[in-house]
Amino acid sequence: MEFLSPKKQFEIILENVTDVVPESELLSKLNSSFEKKVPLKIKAGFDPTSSDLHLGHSLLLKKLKVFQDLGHEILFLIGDFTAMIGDPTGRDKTRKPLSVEEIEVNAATYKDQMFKVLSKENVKIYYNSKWFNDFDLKDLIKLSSLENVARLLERDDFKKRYKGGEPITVTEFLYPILQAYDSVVLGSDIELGGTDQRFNILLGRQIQKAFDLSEQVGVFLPILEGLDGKKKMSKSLANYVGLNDSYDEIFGKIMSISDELMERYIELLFTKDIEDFNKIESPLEKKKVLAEKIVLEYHSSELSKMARNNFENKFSKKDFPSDLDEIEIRIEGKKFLDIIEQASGMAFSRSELKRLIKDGAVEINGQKFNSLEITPSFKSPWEIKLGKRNFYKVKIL
RNA sequence: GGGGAUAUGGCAGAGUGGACAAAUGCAUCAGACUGUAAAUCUGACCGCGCAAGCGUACGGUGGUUCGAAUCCAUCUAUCCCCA
Repeated sequence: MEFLSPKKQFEIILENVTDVVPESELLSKLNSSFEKKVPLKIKAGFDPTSSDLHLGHSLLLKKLKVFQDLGHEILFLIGDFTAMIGDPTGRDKTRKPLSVEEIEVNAATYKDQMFKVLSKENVKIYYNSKWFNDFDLKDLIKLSSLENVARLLERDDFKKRYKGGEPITVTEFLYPILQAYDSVVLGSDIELGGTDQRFNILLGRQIQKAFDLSEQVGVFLPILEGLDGKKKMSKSLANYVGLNDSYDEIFGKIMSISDELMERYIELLFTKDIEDFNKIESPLEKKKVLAEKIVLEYHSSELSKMARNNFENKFSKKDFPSDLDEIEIRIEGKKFLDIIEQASGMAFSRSELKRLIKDGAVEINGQKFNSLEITPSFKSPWEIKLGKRNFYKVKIL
């Protein structure tokens, strides 16, 4: 494996990174790796607290890919043990602990998703239950003596909770320490994480030092805002674009963000293409291109075109999606409400549907229809539009 | 170990015997407007019913009462204070 010059590597790594602590050490690590022809060990940890990786994680994955392309070794750490505690970072409340089963299910889905961004070479996957499962009390006590509570309490999230009288469990105090110990076991040279991981990652240095190991360099990436543009992207806030989302979903979700947020996404997700994006004048077109590019990354170019097409048909031309399955419904003796209920596949309660109908949110073959009682007499098939996003094609029997 | 406080709709948070399916804000959904959006305005926002209405619901259970989210008892959970 031919390495690029350390200086060049350094520059590439620094792109779109919020902070590197300490920078000088990064350079010296790159230097010695170059001289000895030994790849660096790059650690990134993921808590399997949800089954979906999303665009927020993709920032991290993309950066890992950069390291991978530079010839370094990726240590993909699945924190299946620590997930039982839950990372307290940024939390104003204690997390609910996950069951072992939930964690296993989530962890299993991570691999597929990570390889949507990473290539398979130079990646090692670790589960920290491997070493923590038979960690005994003595080990733990020894380990926890390496950090003190006063310092932990200085952390912003803990400080807030402490002052506000919110509970902080001892296990939460343990979390950063265990994460740091992962770095000891892995012997990582660099740990990658969001800026919110600063404390945890830097604690890794401290603990590694206590174990007489070389200290890892922290590389911090920006946090991606969720679709609402305010809070960070996360599954529990339901403001995320999942790497496993369908092409239509991804496209639709991206199109629904504000123009302002679009710029942010472009900046963070497509740093290299900013120039190209800026050539596009119409914000609408810009957003579509962004959506296409994201779909392309997780699906294919055909599907990204398809997604765009579907979207344009739905919203701009108000046509129907072409790939809709036709549902057959026998309408005699049925109220309109019943028909809609059946067409929508019971996805809404009858009250909800009634509201939608009353609100004038239902169109059949391009015409509004807002009577609950009457059975409409449109020609079959009916192309039913329910609200903004729901389309059904119904063959009338 | 002792004492105190709280528990309301997705969230936050009013209500403290009837007028409460429960103010208000946020979130969500729809309509208008538009460039997909955002902003704005309007409406909706437990279920069933065209509707009048009915059923469930204010942590759980049991009571008092013609009537309880509201009072009492008890259980559970959470928080605070003292030791």
